[in-house]
Amino acid sequence: MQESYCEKKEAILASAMELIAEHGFHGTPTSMIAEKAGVGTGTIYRYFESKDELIYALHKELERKIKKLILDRYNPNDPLRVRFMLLGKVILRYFIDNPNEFRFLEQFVYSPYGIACRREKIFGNNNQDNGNDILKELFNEGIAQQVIREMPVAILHSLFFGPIMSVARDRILGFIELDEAMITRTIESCWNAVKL
Amino acid sequence: MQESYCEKKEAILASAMELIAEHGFHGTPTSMIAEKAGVGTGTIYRYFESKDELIYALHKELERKIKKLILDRYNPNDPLRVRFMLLGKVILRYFIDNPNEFRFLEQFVYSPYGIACRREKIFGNNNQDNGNDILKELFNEGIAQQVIREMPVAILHSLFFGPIMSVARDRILGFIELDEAMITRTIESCWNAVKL
Amino acid sequence: MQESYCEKKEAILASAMELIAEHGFHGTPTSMIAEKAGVGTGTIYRYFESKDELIYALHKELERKIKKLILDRYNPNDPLRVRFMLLGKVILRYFIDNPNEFRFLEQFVYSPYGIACRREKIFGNNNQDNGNDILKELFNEGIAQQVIREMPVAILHSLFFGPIMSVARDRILGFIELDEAMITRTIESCWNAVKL
Amino acid sequence: MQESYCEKKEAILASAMELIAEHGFHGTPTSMIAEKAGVGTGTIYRYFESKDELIYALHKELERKIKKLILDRYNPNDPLRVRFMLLGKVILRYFIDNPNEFRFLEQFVYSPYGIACRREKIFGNNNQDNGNDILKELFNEGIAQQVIREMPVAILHSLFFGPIMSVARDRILGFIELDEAMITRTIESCWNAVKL
DNA sequence: CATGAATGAGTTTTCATTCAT
DNA sequence: CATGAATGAAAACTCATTCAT
Repeated sequence: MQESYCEKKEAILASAMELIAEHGFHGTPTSMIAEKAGVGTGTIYRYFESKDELIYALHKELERKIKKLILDRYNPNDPLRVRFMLLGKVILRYFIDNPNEFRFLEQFVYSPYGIACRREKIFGNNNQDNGNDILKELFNEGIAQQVIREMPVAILHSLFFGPIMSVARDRILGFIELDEAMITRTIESCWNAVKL
Repeated sequence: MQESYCEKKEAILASAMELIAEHGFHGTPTSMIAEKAGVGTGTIYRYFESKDELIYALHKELERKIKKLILDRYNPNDPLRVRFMLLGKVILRYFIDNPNEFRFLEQFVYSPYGIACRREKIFGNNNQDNGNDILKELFNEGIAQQVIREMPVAILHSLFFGPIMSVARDRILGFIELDEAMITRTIESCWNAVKL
Repeated sequence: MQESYCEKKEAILASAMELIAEHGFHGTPTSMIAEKAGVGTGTIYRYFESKDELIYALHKELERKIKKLILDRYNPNDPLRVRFMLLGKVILRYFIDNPNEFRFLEQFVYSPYGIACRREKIFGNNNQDNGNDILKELFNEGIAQQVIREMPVAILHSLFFGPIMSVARDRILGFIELDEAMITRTIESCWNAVKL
Repeated sequence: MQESYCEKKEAILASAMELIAEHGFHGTPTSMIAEKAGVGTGTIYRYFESKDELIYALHKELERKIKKLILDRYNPNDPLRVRFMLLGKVILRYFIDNPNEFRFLEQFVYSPYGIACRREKIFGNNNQDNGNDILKELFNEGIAQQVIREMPVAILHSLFFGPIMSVARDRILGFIELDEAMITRTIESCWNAVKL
């Protein structure tokens, strides 16, 4: 692994994540990030070309984590429904337990950053994106097995994950309570949306 | 002449909507809004106390429109499923046909503006918010009729509208195609998520 | 009197005086003056070339009033000391009774406006300035009678009126009390500064 | 290096003093101060929270200097009259030699800044203000010795310093000449105003 | 490598002044 | 004459980025 672990870089990423989650991109000057990270302002620019690059790095890192989460829990031997239920629960749980990462992701996705990023991922020559590939396969497998409705994968994705994001949001902002049973029922509903 | 229709104010609102949809709140200086609207920069401040107030006004206007849309289509004599299907389709169609408004709304909702606004609406003494009340009643009616799963209204809301927003987004950004049949199938899926 | 009395002009002058006394030159937009005067903003420019001209007019008006005050009370048959005492008391009393005019005058005198104005008056071809002439005569008469110290009139002026302005200020801002007896004693002191 | 002497901060203060003396607070944009100081506009805000804070700092600095001046010359063993004469002369001389500081002070004192400042000093819990305390003591001592008229200290202050400021002003604006002998005679007159 | 003082382009906002009605 | 909507130049202030140390 040539990306030698660097304490300062990690500190910058962690500070940025926390601060942006709370104050937003434009409410978080680089000086604030540097201060919280305990480094000089200039130091940020040794590790990232620009503030934008830092934000993209943050997103990439987060995406990597979530993909890992998916891959870790993905057991191809489980029945499809079980795999979906597990996936949904794991992701919802992850966001509830990591509200800063959720708040960051949300802000990223719906900002010009996220649009550009998403566009790149879909229309760019997406060489390897094995996290999404898993999801894609999962949906396709479900369609082939006639367990999931035959619809474009992107729509199935929205049907299954749209509510999860929305519920996570309400939970994190304190608008709803959410015990284990209710999480299960919620993911069940998501499944009902895509199943045949 | 009630509400003294004001050409310049309308032009400012329209320009702001369009530009913010594309460039985001912070990528849209007031000078840019003024220029596109064909007015002087100072003119904005004759109609809005500040840039923030302009943004809130934009949101309020949009909310009003959407509520009207809901109320117009809401026929209490239709069966529940029909009402939901209609509602989902109307909203999805509206966003597809008004992509700037959708892009604006999305950015608003996930920004500090939107969070404050939502919090106010939920925890504030929400005097009369008859657009949401309709939705709330709709869900409660469904639960009472044992047609909809017995879950907190906020979660049902997420289950039904989460995917709609997500699909609208993909459509507007050009990531998916969406003909009338697919819209119907998508809303059906949303219904499946909440139905018993 | 060709300067035909004009209600609106008077209203503008009165409003400006009051507002500037309280908020200062730069804390008083023309729109505020117009509103208080009950006229349109544009109307100000029918009577005054610019905001600066309005301010100069205000000062001129005030100076005229004070000169009148002096001339009214000036009885050449009184002994010099009596004339001075009366003058001092009348002026101090005027400022105490008209705090807005005092606050305006003070701000004017010590601002770039006042400097320019004063310079003009001293070095310009001061055709007729009979208010100051009276004062000048008064001091010269005192010197001639060997009742007043032989010093440049400007210095005598400072010695006599400097304390009066300073005391008026403290009184108006509420820093000191000032009954009739104390006023008399104060003016006596001013006299002591200039008398032989 | 105590107080870490900072070249740029000094340059900003000096430029601000000079420019405000000439053009007034509102005639001196921060950009002008920065340019004259040979720094970027942003640099001002590294050293001062706001333009207002810069102005307060300027005043504080000046007050400190003047207090030092007073304390340096104050010899409690001199007869009272001598002490007063010396004080008056020193202060008048200082203003004549530092016209920018005088012009600044004058504008400050008669502006909302100065009023607030003065009010604070009089009514606030003035912990230690040993410059003014010296003056206060001086007047009280004079009263006790029956050398100075028994009047409120604030009024005595006006009687003694009012003319000094007024004369300094006339001198600085070039309205009068003022040689050493005339300075002495002027301060004598100030003394005559307060002496018994 | 790391720093943080310095920068100045860019942002929001104000307000004296104009001019079509 | 009177108006007040419209203007845009100018102001205070911020902050991503650089670079000398």
